Amino acid sequence: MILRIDPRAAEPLYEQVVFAVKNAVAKGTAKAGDRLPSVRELARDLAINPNTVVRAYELLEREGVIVRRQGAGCFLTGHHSHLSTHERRKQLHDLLARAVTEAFHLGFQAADIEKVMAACLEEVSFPERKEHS
Amino acid sequence: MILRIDPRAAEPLYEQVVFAVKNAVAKGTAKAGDRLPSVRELARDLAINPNTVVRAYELLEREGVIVRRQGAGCFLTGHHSHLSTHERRKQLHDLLARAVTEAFHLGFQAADIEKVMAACLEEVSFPERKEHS
Amino acid sequence: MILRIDPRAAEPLYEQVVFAVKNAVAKGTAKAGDRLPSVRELARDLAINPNTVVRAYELLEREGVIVRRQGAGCFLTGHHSHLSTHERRKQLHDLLARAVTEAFHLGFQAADIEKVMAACLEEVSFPERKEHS
Amino acid sequence: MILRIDPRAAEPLYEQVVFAVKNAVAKGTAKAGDRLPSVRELARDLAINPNTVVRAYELLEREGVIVRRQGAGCFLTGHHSHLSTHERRKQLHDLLARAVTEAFHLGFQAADIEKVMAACLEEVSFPERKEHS
DNA sequence: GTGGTCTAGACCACA
DNA sequence: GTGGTCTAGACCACG
Repeated sequence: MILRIDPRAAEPLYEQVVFAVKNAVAKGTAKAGDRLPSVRELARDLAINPNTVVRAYELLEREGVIVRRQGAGCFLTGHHSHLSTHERRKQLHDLLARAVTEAFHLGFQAADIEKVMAACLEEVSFPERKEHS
Repeated sequence: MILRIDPRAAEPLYEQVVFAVKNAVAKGTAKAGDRLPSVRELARDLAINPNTVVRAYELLEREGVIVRRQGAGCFLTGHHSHLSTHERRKQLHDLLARAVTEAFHLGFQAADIEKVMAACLEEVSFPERKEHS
Repeated sequence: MILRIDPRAAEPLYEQVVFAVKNAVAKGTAKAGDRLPSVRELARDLAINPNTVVRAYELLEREGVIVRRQGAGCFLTGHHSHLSTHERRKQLHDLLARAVTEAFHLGFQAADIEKVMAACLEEVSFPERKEHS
Repeated sequence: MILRIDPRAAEPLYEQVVFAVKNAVAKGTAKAGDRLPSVRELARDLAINPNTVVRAYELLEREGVIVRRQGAGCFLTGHHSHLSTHERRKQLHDLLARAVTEAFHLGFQAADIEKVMAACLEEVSFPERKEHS
């Protein structure tokens, strides 16, 4: 798994690492069971402080994206959020409502937004779902 | 204009104020030329420090959403981003790609996301656009 | 004399008025002896507070650009700064050094700056000077 | 990097700090990648409040002159303005036109201004540019 | 009355 | 150690 961060971005490094991992999963370039780089390895590769990686992994574990097995390393769980359906729907709405408001202030129309949104959805490999027929 | 913030949320107070204003504009409850509450007034209403409001207003001015006029007050400009088209498109894509990744990890499918997205778009009053025919 | 200000600009209104008058003199659209609009008249024309005009006129009088004659109005003196030669040279250098630094950060080269500078100098009607021959 | 401000000047302290940094870059005494003094350190050196330094650094970051990285410090980017070419040219003209008008009222002739301008341009280390030949 | 600047000092987040 | 956020309170500039 290759992760990239931008040390010059305003976003904290640990958040960038968290998102990079989540993104790799969503894009399908990493999947359940895959082992993440060790803390020291990733810190060296990204040229950042090991503590920053530790913090990112802690967050990922708390969200259920990875599990840390003592001595063996960190592994992707393939699980999704363990929150209640209600809470998940609320977060989804907040997430999208915020994105829409920001897009509005960037000067886009609903049609522009839907088009780009569709493109973004294409890039994600959603888990298969039982279909009728 | 009525603005609400949640002092217990992790998001900084000034960012909540910034978003609340942007949201009011997107929702159409406030429009170009409208005057915002004065710094002191809003600080009193939200029970936060005036300097926190000042900071939010500074950010909004920086983004071109409002203008601050000494002795007169703060006013909505009705402008959108002044960034280049290329930069705006990039930001839109980043914005939506991130939202999609987060939604993926919340356990939603593409169809769910598109449905909620459509609902969010409905709530925003986009400027009218010349149509052919 | 026609003066224009931009109420939406960040620069204080009274400074804009001061500069507009100075600019009219420099451009040659107003000359020594000309009478300025009355405070009330200008305030009405610019749609600003009369106190703001009063303040601008006070500043202009302090700098020696205008004289206020009780009951008659304000008149352009045609005089320049009454500061010492040394102080004037210092101010000129500061003025230009600052402009150059800002131009540098706008991404311009020395040649660009000199070219635009020459154009700006063309627009100003400097007083005639005794020439040799 | 040594920065100096004048606490008795009319110009706000934070603006003086902003200009001092820009000037150091223009003069070539500081270059891309250099780290600025920490907020606390500069505040102590200049005998001003740390918040005033924070404000100056925020402005510099907004203009793209520096990046601030939490826990790491503030660094010069070496970038110039990110505005559109058109906007940059407009700002350059305004900048110089204003300087010329002020110089006019200080009582200088075009020749004086050009001479001092040339001297100011000499003091700035413009980035090298590919020459033909 | 409005916003603009500055100080003083607290506590948190980050590397 | 760094920067980020927030509070409290002062005084000035502006309309």
